[in-house]
Amino acid sequence: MSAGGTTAPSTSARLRRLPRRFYRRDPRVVAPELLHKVLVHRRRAGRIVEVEAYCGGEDPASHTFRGPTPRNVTMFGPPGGLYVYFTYGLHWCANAVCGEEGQGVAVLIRALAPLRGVDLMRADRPAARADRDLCSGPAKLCQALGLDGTFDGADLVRADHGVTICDDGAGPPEVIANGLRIGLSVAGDRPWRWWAGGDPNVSRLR
DNA sequence: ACCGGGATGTTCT
DNA sequence: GAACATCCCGGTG
Repeated sequence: MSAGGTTAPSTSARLRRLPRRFYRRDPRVVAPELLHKVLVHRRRAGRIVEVEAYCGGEDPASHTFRGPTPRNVTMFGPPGGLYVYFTYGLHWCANAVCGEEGQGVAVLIRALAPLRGVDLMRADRPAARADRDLCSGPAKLCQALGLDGTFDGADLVRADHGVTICDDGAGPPEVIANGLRIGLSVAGDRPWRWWAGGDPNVSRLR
């Protein structure tokens, strides 16, 4: 198989942006459906192979659990927004806002299989030894795609700043795996992580 | 391969 | 002052 492993390669089918109604649902429904869709920033793109759902007021691990703050306003905004937050003093992570406006629910994008603009990804991620290291983590993929805090609040449906999520007709993964979320000190018991089974670009186990 | 620790600074208690 | 939806590097086996 190609360097993308079990991941479906880029197709010649036209890329179609996901409509607002796709996001306007429970993040636990949206998350697995986002697998094998394509996250695009201008010339760079990757196929989504790992996601996690964050569920607002019922989820102690969600940034919105305790209500609105200056940081999380985007997550309380309309579905289809891009919520980008800063963590551990150096890293950015990106989410697709879901549900209804005011709910504060979203899907964290945790890993991509690189599809386009790999030359630019390598330039922005000198630490990556192999291509599977380019986007195999939520902060890695933001670095690889050139996403940071200036993209917080961008509308994926309108492709603000050239950022959007598309369906390229690849279809869902052959195997959709499901398990516990990663890196949490609370609510680590909720099985709200999904990934493309067998894909080498999924973030490393811990 | 696996494991441990340091980097680095915003956010909220 | 502590926590943090992480990553990288250098140690050891």
